[in-house]
Amino acid sequence: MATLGLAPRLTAMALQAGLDAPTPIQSRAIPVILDGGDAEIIAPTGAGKTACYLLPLMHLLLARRAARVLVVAPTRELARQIAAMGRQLAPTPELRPFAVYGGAHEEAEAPEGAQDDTPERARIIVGTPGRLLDLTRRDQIDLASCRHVVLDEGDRLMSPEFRDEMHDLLPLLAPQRQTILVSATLPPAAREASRRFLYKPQTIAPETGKTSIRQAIMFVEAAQKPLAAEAVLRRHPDRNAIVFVASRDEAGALAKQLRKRGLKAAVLHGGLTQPDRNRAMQEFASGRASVLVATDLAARGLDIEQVGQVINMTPPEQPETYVHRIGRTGRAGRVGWAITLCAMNERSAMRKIETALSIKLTVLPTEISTPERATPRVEPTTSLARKRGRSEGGRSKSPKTA
DNA sequence: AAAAAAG
Repeated sequence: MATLGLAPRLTAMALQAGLDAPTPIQSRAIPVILDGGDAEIIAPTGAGKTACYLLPLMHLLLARRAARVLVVAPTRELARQIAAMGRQLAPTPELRPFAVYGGAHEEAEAPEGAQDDTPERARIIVGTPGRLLDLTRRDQIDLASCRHVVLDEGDRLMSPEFRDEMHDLLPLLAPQRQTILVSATLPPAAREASRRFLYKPQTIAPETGKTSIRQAIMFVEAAQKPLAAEAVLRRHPDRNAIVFVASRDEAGALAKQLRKRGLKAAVLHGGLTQPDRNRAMQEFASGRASVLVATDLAARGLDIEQVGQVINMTPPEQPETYVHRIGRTGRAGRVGWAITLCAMNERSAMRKIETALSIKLTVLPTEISTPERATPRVEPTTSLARKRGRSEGGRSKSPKTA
């Protein structure tokens, strides 16, 4: 960290926060950001992207007393997390980030650690698009002095759902500014959409080393998936898990079912009030809940250290979504596990993912918790190294193709 | 198709 050109007080803060040796992306990106030009930073999940832009931008803010930084994120949870890391790294109080996101009115009391500073004093603002625009329109925040902007999960922010808001938001910033796009994925359409916001960006995309995420699929028909998820969870009680579902309703229903069978499950989706969302995050991060049942709200960016495994109840349609979901485990080089439950009619989505990622997933034998008792049935094998096709269908009835 | 994001 000390050789990258950062102010000594920043490397000291980094060290204090447990960041000593820089990750490859940090070594590559920090000097480029310090240089002041636009950048496109593409690095795997859990590789330390947040610090890789926060540290050099803080350095630039120390050198230029009038400038400010805006970090945009696609979810409230991610905005909170980035702001929290910013607080850890800030060498002076005025560099402590101010978090801006919706749902704050739902707070029963002042949210811990969030929105606890004044936007006038803060020189780093971290927020979600809607709330940033809202505050701007009500003159409660002035983005014109933001000479640096980070589009975290930039491909997501460039997607059609955020397009209008981003097109309204970005022109409000200083016209002469540094724009940094960050993500683990940048499909061509998103890169194209980002073009008008980036001026001759330098692309920083280090060779992706071997992933520390062990991936597998299990063929299970839809009706048996909850019991299969339970079996996977019980087989590794030491691994806290995020279980991804396709809808808010499914999240609630699955969490309820798992709880009924004795598992400590919290639920997280965008239909909950912000206090409930915060509570779910807190319960899971503290370990009071060992399972987090979530929609794709939780797919991107969230860095919860003790996530040992990710379960996809259904293969996601977009390969990018798969990459981000499984990236909630195996952070910072730790080993993580990702298991996707796949019904016969979902095999094409699975193939699409395998093709996009140039991987061939290991097939696990189908395993179902017994419906009457919450006891796992454990296969005699412990190996993930089974050959594909060996146990397709498993002991479930052979599902018909749709 | 569903997810999130303003109130």
